[in-house]
Amino acid sequence: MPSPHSPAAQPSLRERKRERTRRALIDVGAELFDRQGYDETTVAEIAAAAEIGTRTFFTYFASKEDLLFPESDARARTTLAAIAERKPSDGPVDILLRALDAVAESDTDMVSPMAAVRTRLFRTVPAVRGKALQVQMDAQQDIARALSAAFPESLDRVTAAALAGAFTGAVAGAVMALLDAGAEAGDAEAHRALIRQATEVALAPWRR
Amino acid sequence: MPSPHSPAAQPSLRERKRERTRRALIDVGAELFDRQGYDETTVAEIAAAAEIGTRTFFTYFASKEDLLFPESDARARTTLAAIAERKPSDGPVDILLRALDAVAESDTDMVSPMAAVRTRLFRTVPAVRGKALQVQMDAQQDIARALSAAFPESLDRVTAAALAGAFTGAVAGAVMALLDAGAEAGDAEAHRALIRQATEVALAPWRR
DNA sequence: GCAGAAACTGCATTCGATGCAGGAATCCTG
DNA sequence: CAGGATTCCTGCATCGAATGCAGTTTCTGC
Repeated sequence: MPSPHSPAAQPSLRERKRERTRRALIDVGAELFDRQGYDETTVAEIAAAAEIGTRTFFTYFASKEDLLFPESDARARTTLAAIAERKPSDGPVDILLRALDAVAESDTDMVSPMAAVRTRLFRTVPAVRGKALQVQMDAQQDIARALSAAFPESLDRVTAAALAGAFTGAVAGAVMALLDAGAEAGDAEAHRALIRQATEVALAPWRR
Repeated sequence: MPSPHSPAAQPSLRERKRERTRRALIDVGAELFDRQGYDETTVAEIAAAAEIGTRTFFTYFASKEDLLFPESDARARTTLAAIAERKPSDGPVDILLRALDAVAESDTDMVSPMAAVRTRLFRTVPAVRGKALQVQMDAQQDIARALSAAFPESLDRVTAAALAGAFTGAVAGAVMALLDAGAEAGDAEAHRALIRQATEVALAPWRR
């Protein structure tokens, strides 16, 4: 308990507590999914392990799947930032490729204990794959809107959506191919290069 | 399985009957989803309307969502056919363009009464979106594999996957944007027009 | 027709998810 | 530091999707 004199207005007790249980749920969930598998782990188990009632789990996460994506908008935010910071000479494709590098680097995502588990489950559990693709689709729509706003005269809404779809589709395809080829977390740097190059090739026609 | 000499060695009674109930399930499902919405329609209702037991539904479709995609592999088959029938002068891009045009034009997939309903539900029902994205991803992987096999020295697996992902992602993004812009997918005709328009916009950069 | 295979069905059960209502913890104001 | 208002936690009941099981019905090949 911090002293009452601390100058920085910190989040209330309530908020801190809530944040703590939220983290506990994520950690305990990752642990259980990893040990027993996704389908073999019930929400009741996770809740019990985090010492809350089963019913309460759903006030933290809307569904069991949502527990797998605690920071679902991180990628989209990074991409939107890349759009915001564009140089005048950059075309849409330049921005997207820069965003791809940024996402790969600032992988705030990978520090989450859930991220590694998620990657493994993605290949084998349909529900996880479905949710991941939905998260991606949501991000894609945000990106499309921002792109269209950034290039009003060259990218109408539909074209921007097509470009955003081509981009995320290309990246997703490349990642899937790597995973499928039995790529382990081994050489992340080489994978990054491969993805980057494949995406560049796939999007080449969009550079006008 | 039919013997080579019988003129129209027809499927057995059993198979015909089964096919009939299968169609009934699809038709009745499309009807109910359309009238009441997806979440508001229970499997029990659909089964009752098709005059089978609730339990039996699951011997026809593995899940409620699967009812929405009765010919999920049609797209992939069309594309694979385009790869098989390629002319020597065709590059990967030519093949993909031809294939997606074929899909957009007339496809067993598009005549299904379920197709228009599905496209409408795609926007609003997360479960439908998730399943649709998975189906697309599966098709994409098949296509990437075939493409890479057809151009062994110029297309590695990852690049082929990125290319396939870019094409399908672009079309999917365009469809989404058109729907958001108020495009209707009411009947089969409107639906086909929608797909055609999306394909046109999304694939423009690769043409010419 | 008949024996065997395949399909249909109801029943019970599991799990995810939601509405509801009582009670507990926290917050805010005087 | 009270005391009421607000928010949160929880158990209970309920619904729907999905699966295993076992008994019956329907079809097939001979």
